Amino acid sequence: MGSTGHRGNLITAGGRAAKRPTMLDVARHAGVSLKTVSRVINAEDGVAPATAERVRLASRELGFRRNDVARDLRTGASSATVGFVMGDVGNPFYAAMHRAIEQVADERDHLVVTASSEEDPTRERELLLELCRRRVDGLLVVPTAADHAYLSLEIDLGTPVVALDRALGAVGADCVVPDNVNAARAGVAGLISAGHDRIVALTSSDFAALDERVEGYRLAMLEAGRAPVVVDVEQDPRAARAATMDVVAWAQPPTALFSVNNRLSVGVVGALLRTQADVELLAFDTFELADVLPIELHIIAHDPAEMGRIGAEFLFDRLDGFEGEPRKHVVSTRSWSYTRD
Amino acid sequence: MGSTGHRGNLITAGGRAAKRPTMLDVARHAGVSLKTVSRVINAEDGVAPATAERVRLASRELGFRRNDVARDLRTGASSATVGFVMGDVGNPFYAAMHRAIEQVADERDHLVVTASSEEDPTRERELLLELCRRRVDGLLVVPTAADHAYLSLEIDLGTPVVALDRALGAVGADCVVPDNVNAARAGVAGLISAGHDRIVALTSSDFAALDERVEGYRLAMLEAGRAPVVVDVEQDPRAARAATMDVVAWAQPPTALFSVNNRLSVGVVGALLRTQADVELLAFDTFELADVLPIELHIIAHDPAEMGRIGAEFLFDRLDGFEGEPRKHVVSTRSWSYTRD
DNA sequence: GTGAAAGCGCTAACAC
DNA sequence: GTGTTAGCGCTTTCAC
Repeated sequence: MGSTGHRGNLITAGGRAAKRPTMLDVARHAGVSLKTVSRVINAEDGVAPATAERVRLASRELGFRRNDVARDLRTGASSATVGFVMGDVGNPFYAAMHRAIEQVADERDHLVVTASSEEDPTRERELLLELCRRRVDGLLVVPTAADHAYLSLEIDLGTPVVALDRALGAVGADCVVPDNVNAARAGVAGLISAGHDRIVALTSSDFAALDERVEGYRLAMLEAGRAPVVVDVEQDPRAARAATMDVVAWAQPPTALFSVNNRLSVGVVGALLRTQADVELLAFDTFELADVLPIELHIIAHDPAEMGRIGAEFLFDRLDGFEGEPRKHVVSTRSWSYTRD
Repeated sequence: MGSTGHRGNLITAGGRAAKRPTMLDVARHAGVSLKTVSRVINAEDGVAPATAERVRLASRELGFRRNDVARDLRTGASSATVGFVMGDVGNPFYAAMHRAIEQVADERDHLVVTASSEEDPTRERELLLELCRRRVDGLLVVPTAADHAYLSLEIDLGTPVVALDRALGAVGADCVVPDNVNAARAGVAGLISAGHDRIVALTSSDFAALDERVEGYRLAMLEAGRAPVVVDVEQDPRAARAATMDVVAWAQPPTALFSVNNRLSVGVVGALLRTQADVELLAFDTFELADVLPIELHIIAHDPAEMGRIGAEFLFDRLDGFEGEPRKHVVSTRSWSYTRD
């Protein structure tokens, strides 16, 4: 034990570094005071060129890297990070959101630290609070929990919070949300006026956003004097696929399916392509390859990137000192169709 | 200006919080010393129950949240974060990797801070160095730059680095990479022995991983006495789609296409579905809906999640004190086919 | 030009 | 049981 570490690259030492050198180490190495090192590292002037050069050399020799954590503590500067908590980074929908957030954050020289809540309210809460203890400047969250009262405190304490994709109840947070009810309602109404008799909705209940979409479906059906039929499954492509297989095999199969989000849609598409069933699909959210599938496909989409971007902008407005009432932005949904050609 | 802020929830104040309270604030509020507060907050014992209760009350009233940044500085504890720099978080391939990293990090109570290099070596370097200044415990990177010599220093300074998807040149970093050359070679050889005459490769050159896959293609073709034909496009689905449109319209169109990654494959699929061309596709990497498309599809896949998981485990091994020579893990590739029915 | 001392918010090592 | 002092790595203030 001792010198078996990967070969050192430091000029000073042959072995591995015990700890990162501090300004004091550099100062001693250069034979100057701590403060002089600080001046050189931060490019302040008032240091003789020769001294500065000596310091730079020492810094390079020791491999000095300023500790920005300590710096921020002393200056009272922010950590220049924002937290982003959503359901699952692995989901392309959230990944797109993440990307947009990152772009806005990057313009303001902020890094983003992400965490997946796995749709678990307890976990969500812990993550959010941990991010506060780490003193992120602000929080972006795709809320899972029903009760976010604990966030009010953090907001009052100076950590702004922006909710994405869903609002945050009574908490005074900005939010950016799609108009789920109306978008779904209009989409379904469109199917009905195109002559569809039987339209079945596929959802995972207990997710507020999805419930709203189902509500839009219900409204459209009732307005047209039709009976809503809702199939409830796990929020998982495989479950959606199995359910779709079932549904298309009914004695009176639907003429169209309404799938409330992209995870479910992927499963539905799988089933439809396999069974060759003559069923059209109305899908909330897009997914890869939607444009090239050989099925009648109607899409209602709200852009996760747009939500991320606007949400991040809301957040930075607060960080810039904006103190108005909580704002709510409803992102536009677009809808379009792909026909079998 | 003044009291227009969102309604305060603090018991103490009516307006907005100027700054987050410190332990000293709590101490004064409770009429005890700083250290007593520290004991209570950290659940150390040796505090009279009554005193502890007073402190807890004061803490709650002021909305105290321990500043873990300051705490870590004092204790010398790590920041309990790891950095992850890849091409683009919005790309599902990286998102899957991110997810796996997050899971491993979470088991070790670490958060992950992500940043997209946008395949720009300069940006990549800046991000990596910034993460070091912020004192992340370790770095995971999908390398873009050719020269990462600067990372040797960080590694020697105690910040381990693990490269994902590509190795890191002369830098003494662990890495986990797919066996690009052999996997591609075997895939193409399979096509040849299945009777394919003309196989064209579609790639974006100058990405090392992709070049290796093309190299595998070349080898397989040459071994079979066939002339390699490589089409080089921007790494973008649209570009791939346009190129594919072109290729299938050749006087002697290929009988199969080899697409070297998922971004390109998505474009190729778009073109193939539209043109109804009778061309099989060999694709490196999977993509959503691959399993249900009505085309002859052969997949060579290395799992981004597996790479992320193993990479993160490598990283935590180092953080746990492992000091062996840099390790290289070659992830297995699997291959399978989907036929038209 | 340069440096000594104090302090950011917290904890470690002692005292009382 | 509780408080005091020092100090993590840095910047700020002010003296020389």
